[in-house]
This record gives sequence, structure tokens and C-alpha cells, in this order.
Amino acid sequence: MPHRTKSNINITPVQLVPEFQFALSVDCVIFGYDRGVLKVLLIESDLPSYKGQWSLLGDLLRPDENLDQASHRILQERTGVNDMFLEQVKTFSSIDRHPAGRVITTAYFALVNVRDYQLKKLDHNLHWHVVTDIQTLAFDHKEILDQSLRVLRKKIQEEPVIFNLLEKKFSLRDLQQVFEQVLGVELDRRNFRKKIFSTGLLKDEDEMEKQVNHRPGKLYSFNQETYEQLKKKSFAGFRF
Amino acid sequence: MPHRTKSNINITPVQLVPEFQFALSVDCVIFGYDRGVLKVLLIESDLPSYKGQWSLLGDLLRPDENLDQASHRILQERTGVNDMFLEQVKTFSSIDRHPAGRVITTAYFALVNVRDYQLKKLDHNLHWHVVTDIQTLAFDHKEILDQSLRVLRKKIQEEPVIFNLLEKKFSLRDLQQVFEQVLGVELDRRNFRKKIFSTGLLKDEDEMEKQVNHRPGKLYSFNQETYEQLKKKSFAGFRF
DNA sequence: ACAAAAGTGTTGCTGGTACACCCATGT
DNA sequence: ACATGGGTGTACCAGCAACACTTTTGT
Repeated sequence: MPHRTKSNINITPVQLVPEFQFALSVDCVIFGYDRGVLKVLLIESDLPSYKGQWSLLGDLLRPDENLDQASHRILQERTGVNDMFLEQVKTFSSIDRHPAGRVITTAYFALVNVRDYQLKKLDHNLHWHVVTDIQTLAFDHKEILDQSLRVLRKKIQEEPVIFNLLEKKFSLRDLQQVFEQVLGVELDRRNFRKKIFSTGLLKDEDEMEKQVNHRPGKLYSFNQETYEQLKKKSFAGFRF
Repeated sequence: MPHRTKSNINITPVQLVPEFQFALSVDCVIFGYDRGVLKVLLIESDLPSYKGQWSLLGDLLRPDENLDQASHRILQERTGVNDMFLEQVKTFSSIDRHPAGRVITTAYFALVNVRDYQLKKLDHNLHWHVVTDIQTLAFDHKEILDQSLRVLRKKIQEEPVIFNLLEKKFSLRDLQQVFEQVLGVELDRRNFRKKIFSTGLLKDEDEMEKQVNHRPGKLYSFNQETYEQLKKKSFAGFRF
């Protein structure tokens, strides 16, 4: 029977303890939208074998938390942001995915507004990278990023999570650009307006853009209450 | 440093071994379609605390396999079926989800044709249960089942995986009924035909149903080659 | 003959796409 | 005045939903 040097849990009986060791981690793909460009938050790898390469933000799972809690903790610790939108993507388990041992990791993706984030100070060697510029990452993190992006693309067409990438008040142009960035397509402006307005999910904030050197657009916000109503009956999503 | 009594892997260094023990398992939600009804394969729980209750088929992850391999192994061992359609659903990690200790499990769902399966012998205490009749299961397996069903519903509308629930040759009625069963809706027969035929994914087998006490229908099969072509350009899925 | 399901077309509606001009603001 | 993007409407087309009768087989 394996020997535990230090443990405050006593619920792991003999028959459940495998005769080998796994490590369990959580990796967060933090997507941020920054003035027209979709970015992802990366950290310089601290492992010698991946020196100089970038990797996702991750940490080991602790005994007193589940995976959802771990993902929130990681984001809180690293960025200071609470209540971020987070969703589990997939668990990656290749035998040799980590050079130092058998580490199984569960990937989460997060959506943040980069301006909100900038209010907190950027510590360590964290940097925002343009998603489309990323060619390689440490470990299997490039694959995790790719799969997370695919899940994100589906997700924003099914549920109104896209608003997490914007500030509370935004113009229709902002909204359209996020969709275009994430989906990698171009959309017709007039048809886009019609479709968005027809959902009834936008609340007119009776405000205008400021300090733009063109005609200012109206500002809107996501109408959560309307969405809660709509969800019960029918919300077909945003299909483009 | 934890002590491993028996191990053939030497890649787990000190800094990666948490000071506690997790167990990692895989649970398979095996969906089967049996003459008009969607079922799921369950086994009687062998744990005292869940005596008499049913649970999903699962096993601990082994050091020499990844999660995909483990799920295939479980299906192979328990049902004898190879090459089954399998897809990862989600990882469940509640602290108290297993009464005997900290067990994190990754759920997979599988799609089988019950008739194919019946060719192998049903060992142990395995039984097919009608999905809509299931109220409770051991552990958090009811939640896993519910979430797997939700994923399955999305999946069959995005990719032609539904054919895994049918025999190679099937009638249009069979196909329509599987969709209706899984989605929990009723579909118009004429519109269903039009939509399915318009995809070009069905191959006419030039055969008829046998031994039905009504006018026999034509038999079709899924045209994999056509799908491979279509996939490269555009396949919008089956939306109902 | 009867029961049971197969097979087959049309019409109206709805929602998507394509497309061009005037308007408000800052420089 | 000019540059930049905001704001608006229409016409066509495709795809979806609704809907009923005849045909084939087994009993």
C-alpha cells in the first residue's frame, strides 16, 4: 500500500489506490478580446525542457476542490479576476504529454474582457498573444488551444457567451467584430443588425460612443433578464 | 516522497506527486437502440453502499493507456465489441462523488446496435435499461447519463453518428425512429425523407425489409465515401 | 377485406442573403 | 471638405412546415 507522507484525508482505501502515481492538473485557455483582435493569455514555461516556450496557465488539482473550483482558483490567483466565464473543454491524457511524468490535465476555456483585466497588474511573465499568430506551445498546449477554439466557436453560436469578451456597454460594431474574429468569417453589417435585434437580447443604453473620429454608434448591453425568459421557451442561438 | 510498492514506470518525479491520492477512472455510457427504444447498458453495483443499484460500466485508468484507450478496453472487456463509436463527454470531479475516496472520472458515450451486441453473450449482471425509465443510478451516474444524453443530442445533429445505432442496412422508418427517440420529438415523414435524401448520404441497397406484416420498405446504408467528400466542402448536419 | 406502414408533391411562409445610399462626427 | 464608420430597406431565393391520398404487403 502506498505511503502518504502528509495527508489530511482518510477516505482513500486500499482497493482504490492504483499501484502507480498520476498527477492531475487543470489548464486554462484564457481568451481575451482586445480592440479587434482575439488573444490568449500565456505564461513562459518554467520547465527546463520547454525553456523559452509559452504555455497555458495551469496548476495541480488540490484534494479539497473539484475541477471547476480549481479552474476558478487558478484564474483568481493569476489574474485577480473573479466570476469569469469558465467552461470545461476536455481532458487530455496522452501518456507522454508531460516530460516529467504522467500528468492528466483537464482543459477549461475562459472569456475575459482585456480592458477589465488590464486594471489588475500583469505579474510574472504573463502576456497576451494574438491567437492566429501562435504556431507552437509547450507540452500539448497547442492542441489544447486548437480544440478549445473549436469548442468556443460552437459555443458562441449556441449561447450568448460572447458578451463575456466585451465590456458591459458596447457598440454593434464591437459585437460584430468579436463574432468575426472568433469565427474567422466576415459578416454583412445590415443583416447582422437585423439578426441581433430580432433576438431582443440587446438593451439600449441610450448612450453614444465617445472620442471616435467618425459618427458615434449607440451603446448596448446584454439583457440578461430577457435571456432568462427566452431560454425557457426557445432560443435558437446565433447562427452565422 | 511517496513510496510505490510495485511499479514499472519511473517517470514520476517528486515535485509532481501530490501529497495525497487520486484515483482516475473512465465510465462508459453505452447507448443502444433496440426496436424503437433507446436503451443504456448498466451493471449492478458491486459496492455495499450502492447495493442493488445500477451503475455505468467503468474501470480505473491504467498507467500504460490514455483515456481513449481505456474506454475502448472497457467496452472490449465487457461486451466483446470492437471498433465501437466512442466519444469523451466530460470529467466529473465532485469531492464526494465516490463513497470510498477521491475518484475523478471521465465519461465517454458509446453507440451500439443492440442486435449486433446480442450476438455476444451477456455476462455478469449486465442489462439494457430503457433510458427514459431510469430515475436513479449509483454514484453520480444519473447526472453523467443526463449530460451524455444532452451531448448525444447535439452530436447527432452535427455529424452522422446516428448510424452507429442501426444495423448496416436499415429502412427510412428505422432511421426516423432513432432520431425521434434520441431527440424526444416527432418528425414529419415526408419532410424527413426529403431532408435525408437531399444530403445524398444514403446508399440504396436494392433490398427490401423481410417479414413485416405491412408493405416492406427499401433498405439503405450510410454512404461513408460520399460523406468523406462532403465533409471537406460542406456538411451542415441534420437539423430538426 | 382489412390493417399497417410505404411512398409521393405542392403550397405558403419564414428567414437568409445580397445589395447602396444618406447621416453624424472629428480632423 | 473629407474621411470614417453609423444607420437604414427591399427584393429575391432557399429551405422548412403543413398537409392527404394511393400502394403494397401480410393476415
